[in-house]
Amino acid sequence: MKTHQGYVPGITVDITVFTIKDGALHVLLIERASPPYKKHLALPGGFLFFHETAEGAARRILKDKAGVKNIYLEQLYSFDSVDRDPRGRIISISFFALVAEDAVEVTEGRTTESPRWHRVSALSKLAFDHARIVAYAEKRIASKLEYTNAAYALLPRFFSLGQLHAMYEAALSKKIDKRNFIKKFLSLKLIRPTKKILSGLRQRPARLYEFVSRKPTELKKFF
Amino acid sequence: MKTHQGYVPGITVDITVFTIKDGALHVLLIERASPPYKKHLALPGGFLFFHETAEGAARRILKDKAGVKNIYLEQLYSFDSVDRDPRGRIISISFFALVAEDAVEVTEGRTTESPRWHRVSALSKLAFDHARIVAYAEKRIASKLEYTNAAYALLPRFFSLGQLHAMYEAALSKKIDKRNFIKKFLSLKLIRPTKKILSGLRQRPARLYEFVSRKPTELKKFF
DNA sequence: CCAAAAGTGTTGACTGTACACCCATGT
DNA sequence: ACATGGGTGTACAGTCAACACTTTTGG
Repeated sequence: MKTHQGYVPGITVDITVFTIKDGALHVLLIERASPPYKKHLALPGGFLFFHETAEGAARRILKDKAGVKNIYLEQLYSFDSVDRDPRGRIISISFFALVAEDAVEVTEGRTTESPRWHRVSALSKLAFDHARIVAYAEKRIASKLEYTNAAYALLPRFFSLGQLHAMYEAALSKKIDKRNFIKKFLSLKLIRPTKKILSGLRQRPARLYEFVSRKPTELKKFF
Repeated sequence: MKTHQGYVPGITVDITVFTIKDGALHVLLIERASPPYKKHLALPGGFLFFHETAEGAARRILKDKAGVKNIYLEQLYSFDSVDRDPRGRIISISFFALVAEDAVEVTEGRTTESPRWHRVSALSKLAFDHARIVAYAEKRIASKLEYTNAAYALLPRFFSLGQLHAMYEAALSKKIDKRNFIKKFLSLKLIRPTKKILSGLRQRPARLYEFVSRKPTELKKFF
């Protein structure tokens, strides 16, 4: 096989990164500094190098733009409408990612193109077909939380059952009965109690739990 | 946007077409006439034109190579290992398809490259990373049959409950209790009885059913 | 003592699963 | 008459859903 340099033409990678912040689902967006769609909000993304996979490119882009660590990342869908990019025929291999809020270095400085969190329920117009991509990713988050242990990526290493519960309510945008939820979740054996106790708040201290495994794992059935 | 002619470089489309035949899951494969992987079995596929979407290319290829009609088709995954194709950096946008056996014109003539059905449980080595693609598609068939009405694509327009049951057992490769299966399936209201009766066999005649809708539909829960 | 979240069980409804026999027809 | 798949019901077990009060701490 021949060796190449530079970028693969005609293919980009775009990543929809979700987190839970202030009790609501947020997505990471940049503001485009150059045309097309200058000043529009867009998903972080870019072209891929000849020597890297699409997932590799996604991880590189997230690391460079946002210093992300401990991310849950998987391929989402390839968007390929003929006219989705005014520059020509460009196909986007999109990715779906979950992170804890504090795993992203959101530089609040005025660097344009620096990523920031945006509430999914109140997005302005996005560049390209990125609104469609985000909508597609939103559909996936529920199934990931319901059929896998992906929740570990949205939470700190140690967390209380209350945090876990609040996170599910925010991500699925619905009320969930706390007793039933905790009963069900504990029966799955995905998490275990630790000896840590979170105190210092003006309330009863909470026992902290951790995920038994912080690797992607599929379940038969969840809840 | 500029107009282009010819093929998009660096991207192919490959389709995993499944059917149920002789009580077992089969996949449609061609024998490659030219290198690389000459004489190996491979998924039907090809490059896409500048003016068509990947799904459009998939439908065109299936129509040209196998005269397929009434197909259930959806994007599966994009395979992008750096070394998956000896000709260079070529990414495959793969598709997943379900058809009734008789919806494909399998020309039994000796034309090489003409598609034929192969039992999934006994595949020989495939070209490229097509074995991985087929394995990935196999994982999807169960969820499609369990969470959507995709079964319509694997059956003739009118079918007996016995055929439906046998088809599910073949596709999921497991025994399913017939009474429970039928009870559950009927409760979903996806199918309705017709006035047609299948007789002429040396057995009790069967009432024929049809799908209420033959468009892809998602269900909350299936079975 | 007050505010705030932690923590904890029971009951009734529903759903899934296991299981076996008679029926209608063609040969 | 027999071989073949068609067609049907019940009982038990397990899971889901609804529901509210007491506890522990910090201020």
